[in-house]
Amino acid sequence: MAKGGKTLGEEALQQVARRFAVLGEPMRLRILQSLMDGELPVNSLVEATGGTQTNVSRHLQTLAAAGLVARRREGAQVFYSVADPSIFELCELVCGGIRKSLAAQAGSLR
Amino acid sequence: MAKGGKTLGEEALQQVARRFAVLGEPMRLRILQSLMDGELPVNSLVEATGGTQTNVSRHLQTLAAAGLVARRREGAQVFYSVADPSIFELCELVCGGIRKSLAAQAGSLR
DNA sequence: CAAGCATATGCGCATATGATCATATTATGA
DNA sequence: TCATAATATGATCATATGCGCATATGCTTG
Repeated sequence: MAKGGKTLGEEALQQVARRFAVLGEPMRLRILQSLMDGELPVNSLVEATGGTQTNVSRHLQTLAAAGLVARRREGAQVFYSVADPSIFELCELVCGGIRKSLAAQAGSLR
Repeated sequence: MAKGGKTLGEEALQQVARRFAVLGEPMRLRILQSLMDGELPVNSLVEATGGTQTNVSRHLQTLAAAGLVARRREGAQVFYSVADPSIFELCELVCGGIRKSLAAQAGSLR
């Protein structure tokens, strides 16, 4: 290992930032959320998210390029699924953090 | 609670996305990393990250607005510290996910 | 109050990113 | 092969974002 596990090298840091950035998009989160219960074809994702076909498709490319979702072709359809379950743990953690932030804010406003 | 804990409402989703987006910046991650061992004044962060004073200050505003860092004034200096320790758990998780993605990639390239 | 250090902010620039339209690609079936 | 459905992609536009310069603000000390 290059580092003991504490400090990130510049390269790793870029990758971590990239992954956070990919997750930092409402539409992409909506897509991932829709995929929580299992794989879905693009048209279902379009319907589930309320986005346009073009846009959903683009975001799926972004997610796939980042290794967050996997593609599976079945006939004319393409099914996408979450490739990295840690995504949901991340969301849980973030939610918890947000709750704490709000609480702290509320406290300081008192 | 509005939701059982599974699906996020639109509002919560925006907040989660926002938090991820704030973390999705290399310089901001560098700043947070520099703050891992405790609070630091801006000039130390400038030195530690290699950024300009202007830029570091700006990113600190962003981080503070998102509730990720806390401000403490001491004389002419302003000390910043990590306000939400879950940040580091997030980074750990992301690192793990990236390792897995890379491994999966390597496997599919074989 | 003046001078000086530490930090923040208005402004402008360059680039990145998300959204949409039209069109291309890929696969199925008559 | 032609028509059609499902998905992807090139081109374009509008906006967001990061960056740096200059300057403003806040605080301390003489």
